[in-house]
Amino acid sequence: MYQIDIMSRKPLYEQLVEQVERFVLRGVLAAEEQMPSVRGLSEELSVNPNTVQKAYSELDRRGIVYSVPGKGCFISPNARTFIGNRREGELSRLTEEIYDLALAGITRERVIGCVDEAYRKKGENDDPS
Amino acid sequence: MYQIDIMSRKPLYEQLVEQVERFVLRGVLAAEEQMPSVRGLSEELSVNPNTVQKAYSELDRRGIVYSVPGKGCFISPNARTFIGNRREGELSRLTEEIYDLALAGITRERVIGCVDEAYRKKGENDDPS
Amino acid sequence: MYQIDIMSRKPLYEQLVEQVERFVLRGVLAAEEQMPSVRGLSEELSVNPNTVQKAYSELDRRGIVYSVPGKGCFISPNARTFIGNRREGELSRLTEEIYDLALAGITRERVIGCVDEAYRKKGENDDPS
Amino acid sequence: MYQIDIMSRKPLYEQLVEQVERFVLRGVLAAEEQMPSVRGLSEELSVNPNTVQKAYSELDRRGIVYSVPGKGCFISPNARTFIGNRREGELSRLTEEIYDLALAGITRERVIGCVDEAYRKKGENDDPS
DNA sequence: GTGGTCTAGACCACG
DNA sequence: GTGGTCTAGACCACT
Repeated sequence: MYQIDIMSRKPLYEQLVEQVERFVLRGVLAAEEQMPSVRGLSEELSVNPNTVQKAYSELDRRGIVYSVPGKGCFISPNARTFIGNRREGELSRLTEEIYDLALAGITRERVIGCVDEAYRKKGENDDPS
Repeated sequence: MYQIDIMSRKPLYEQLVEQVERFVLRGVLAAEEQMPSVRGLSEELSVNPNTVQKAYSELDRRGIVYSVPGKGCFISPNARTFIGNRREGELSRLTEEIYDLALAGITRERVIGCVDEAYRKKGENDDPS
Repeated sequence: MYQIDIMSRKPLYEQLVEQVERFVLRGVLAAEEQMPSVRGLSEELSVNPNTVQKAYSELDRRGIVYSVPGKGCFISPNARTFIGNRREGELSRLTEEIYDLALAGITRERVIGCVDEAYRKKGENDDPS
Repeated sequence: MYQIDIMSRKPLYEQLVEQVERFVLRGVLAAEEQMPSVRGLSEELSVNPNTVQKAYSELDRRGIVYSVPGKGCFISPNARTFIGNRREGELSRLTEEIYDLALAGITRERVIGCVDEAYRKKGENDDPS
């Protein structure tokens, strides 16, 4: 289920964090669901257990999961909310990015095309939650 | 004119590269214009000459500037083209980003708002080139 | 195994890059094989770590190796392909070079001799890959 | 007649030297012919007079031209011979280059194709000398 | 331990 | 004066 790309420049633990966030947003991971164990996931991904641990710690810090010592790591009930808030703050960054594309000669129509494609894709996978 | 943020996680030389690309796109830097010297810019920014050098090398590699040893570093005639091509490839990445925002509950209207703001900003600074 | 000539006009890091490319072509370095560490190789060659780093960066840029921060530097699965493509583009340069030799009075037979010697040498080291 | 490429990595004076050698080989420059003055050529090429001077010095060192103080710079009677000798020594380097191409998967046929093209081009421009 | 970045300062060839 | 390379040694994030 989880997968990482060791060729990527992005840190492995960061890839894992983003992947978990996506799974939550897409409903693959539900509230209170138990995450795989650090050891188990580290073997599945062939990465160092420390790397998985670091990802879980970061997710904990963001309020997306909570760890119960001796029991495991679980998706927080407010996970979606926290991810949403975090994304909110990225809108200004998005504006800057699009501004750059505009200056590079990319037409407004093409950017809108990207927006439509993204929301179309979302519409397909939509389910009541 | 140039400025960098030493607190940023982003490498200094990378910040410089992006800044030059922006200046070219915005028409601040014209084709064949001479860039500041490696040593000069390094003093202006209070960074090591090697850092500026690294940025210039990368810009050279991307075809945005050309360096003439003993003379200086100049904006390439095709600079805008190369930056444009590079940006083209980023559209699919943009789609993915917007998809994430969509999943995070950001409405299509708000994203379109970002697009409009970006192109409005571009419209203001527009000049025939 | 690796060796460089500090007296050569050619930059040290460039010598290293070419040497690695040769080793890949000759099958000395296989896909997914781990390269020596930056520090290790710098000691072996008695050069500065930065110099080795620069060579590895260039090889990474060319797609011949991929660097995983914290793990090491590995030969890319497509290394041979990338080197091949790069070499393809050099055929026109080769023609110009031979043209010069022709004008300098070198007979066609002697040039063909070089070609034969090169392919003979290759035939000796040939192994299925 | 002369022209240089400031975008090239190759030093300007070296480009000039090679160009003169080629002109001699191709019969454009004949023995005892007078070369353009340093000042004149430097203006024609929009380069520093020092650069032209350096090229002439190198050509002198190689025995391809000889300078007569107060009169000018002339093509040496043995120019072709000296260039030829110099080219002789490059055959082993050529072999190595072709060996690399062979390892990169370039077929012998394609290399021979380059050789044929070079000698065909020479045949066209051939004149008794 | 790894790769990546940065500083400080040197030397070289070129113009 | 310029860009390009190199050394010496430091710090960081990641595994």
